[in-house]
Amino acid sequence: MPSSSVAAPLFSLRHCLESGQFFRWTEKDGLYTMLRGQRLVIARQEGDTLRYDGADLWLLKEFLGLDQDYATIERSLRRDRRLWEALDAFPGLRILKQDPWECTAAFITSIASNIPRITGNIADMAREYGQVIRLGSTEARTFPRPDQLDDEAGLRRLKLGFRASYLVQAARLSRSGILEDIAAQSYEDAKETLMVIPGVAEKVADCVLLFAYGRLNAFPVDTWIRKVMIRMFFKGRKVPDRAIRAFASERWGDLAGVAQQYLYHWSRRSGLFSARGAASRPEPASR
DNA sequence: GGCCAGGTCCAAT
DNA sequence: ATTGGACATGGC
Repeated sequence: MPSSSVAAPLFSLRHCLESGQFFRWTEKDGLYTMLRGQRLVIARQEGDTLRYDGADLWLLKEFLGLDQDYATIERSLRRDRRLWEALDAFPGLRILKQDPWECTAAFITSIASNIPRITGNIADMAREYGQVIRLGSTEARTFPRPDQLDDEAGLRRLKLGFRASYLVQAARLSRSGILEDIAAQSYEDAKETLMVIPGVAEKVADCVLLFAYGRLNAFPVDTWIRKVMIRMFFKGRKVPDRAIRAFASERWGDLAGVAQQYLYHWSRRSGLFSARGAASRPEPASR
């Protein structure tokens, strides 16, 4: 049982992890094991308190968004009635703050893929190139640092497909320091910087800015968000992604990315799209 | 078995 | 400035 604890009001570890923003976790009997950067963290949520081990309090709070004022954030989003259903479906959903390099690599890996496969691809890379890390009796491997991921042939053997060359080029640019400039840049400049990386265009850049750099205004438009936004706000008419981003920015401003995460998770879970949607199937027992 | 997946890139309009 | 196809692989 984890030994430290912290108050976590308006927070749901489960919703945060199940909403497809982070791929380095497992769950067993309510105990979550997470790999963030070079750290292995375990946690269990009991109501409004979180019991944890493997990180200091400051790091844990930053990682899980516990240092953000989500009471205010959610009150602000709640002014939009069109968001109520999604907001009510997943109370305590927050944006995590991931390691920038890992997050960049993860969302390059995510291109034209799906969450089970992405999770497996990343686990494979960690097993093949990462370092062993232990916490108590738990052992895992960290995600490879950029210098450990310079192996396109190896990545193709791990079935990363066309993403392999993107990953090695991203690793090279990361080693040259490209990710270190971003924190100090404006959203627009940061996005432009990220898009220098092959395999990083608008969508992946917005994911990295939202999930690693705390830019809560970033609004990644993937196939799910495209569908739900077109249905909810564009009368079902096809529109360019650019128009969707502009609409989101106009409507939700600095919190567009948080709205995005609710809509993403809700649209996938509600079974809004396709009879094969998640809601029409029994919930998987675990992952 | 075919369609689609948390897209991106490049070439041809 | 927009649009179509290629890219690897596998989940469903």
